[in-house]
Amino acid sequence: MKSSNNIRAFDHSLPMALLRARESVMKTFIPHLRKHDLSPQQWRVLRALNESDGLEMTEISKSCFLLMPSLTRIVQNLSKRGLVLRCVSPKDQRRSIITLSDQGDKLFKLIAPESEALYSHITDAFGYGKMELLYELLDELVQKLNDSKE
Amino acid sequence: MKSSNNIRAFDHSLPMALLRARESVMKTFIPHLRKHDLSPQQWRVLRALNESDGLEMTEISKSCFLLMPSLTRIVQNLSKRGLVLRCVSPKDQRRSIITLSDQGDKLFKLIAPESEALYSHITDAFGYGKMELLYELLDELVQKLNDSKE
DNA sequence: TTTTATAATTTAACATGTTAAATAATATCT
DNA sequence: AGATATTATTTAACATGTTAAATTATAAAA
Repeated sequence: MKSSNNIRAFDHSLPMALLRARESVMKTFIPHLRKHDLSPQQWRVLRALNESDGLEMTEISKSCFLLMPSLTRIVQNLSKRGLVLRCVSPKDQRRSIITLSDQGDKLFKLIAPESEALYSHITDAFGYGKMELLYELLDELVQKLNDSKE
Repeated sequence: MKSSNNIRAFDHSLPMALLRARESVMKTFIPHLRKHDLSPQQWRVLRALNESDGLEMTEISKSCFLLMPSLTRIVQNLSKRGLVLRCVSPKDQRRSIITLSDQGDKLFKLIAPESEALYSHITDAFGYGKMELLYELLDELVQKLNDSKE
């Protein structure tokens, strides 16, 4: 019997299948980002900031799936390198507001097109329809798991 | 326009969708494993060892998707706790062979059924057919990405 | 055989993941 | 207003991820 019939064989555990897929995809992007000394997490933060004009730490944390302690270190690093700016929120001094600096914006605009090209390559290799189907399945899985928890 | 039509919106990046799905699934297992003071990675190693009678570090590394430095630390930890045994390979003294100890085997047999039950719960919530489809898509994605690299 | 190359594993160094505790500012309650 | 609770964020401590370098043993080549 082939392992494909045994959905629960060790090499078909769901977390590992998701991990494996993610690693494969990341392998495409990581060398590209490394050229600019960016980790995938740092790039996620820059992307999130690019789509807004100022985000609080908690907002970034949620949209980038980063826990606050990781995000604290990442933003400190990006700030030290002059890629982002942080200022205290005037309405609530506990909050800080993070924005892309001019330099960060320039770097984003440099990297984004190459990044898009790599993504298109993946979509082409896999097929657009399958890509959409995969997104739907993943979203539905998350939703069902969250539902079944309440 | 809904974001579901824009496959490339920030909140629909493929690595993040895979990460999000993985986190959701893991959230089911982690509290269960933590009761036995096991991390997901440690559990992966125990599962791999359970399916064989002795594996070399490199073999575990591949089957568990753990890099060697991480695996070194994990096996050291499991060994210290008496859950695994390691001995030098008689054929090649660079290699070591890891096996489940009696205690490790006992722990595995204790955890495995609960783990299976949790997994069944996920399969039920998501649907068996969709689960199989998801596995197929993930495998195909990995395969296509590896192909397009050679 | 003795040098050289290759292979398995560990160590080192640092970024990130993760949980709990600490800090500081705002909100709520009496 | 003053005590208490809540919220946003950071710090601490340790496990894991990740790349490069070090170590040790085997294999290959001279």
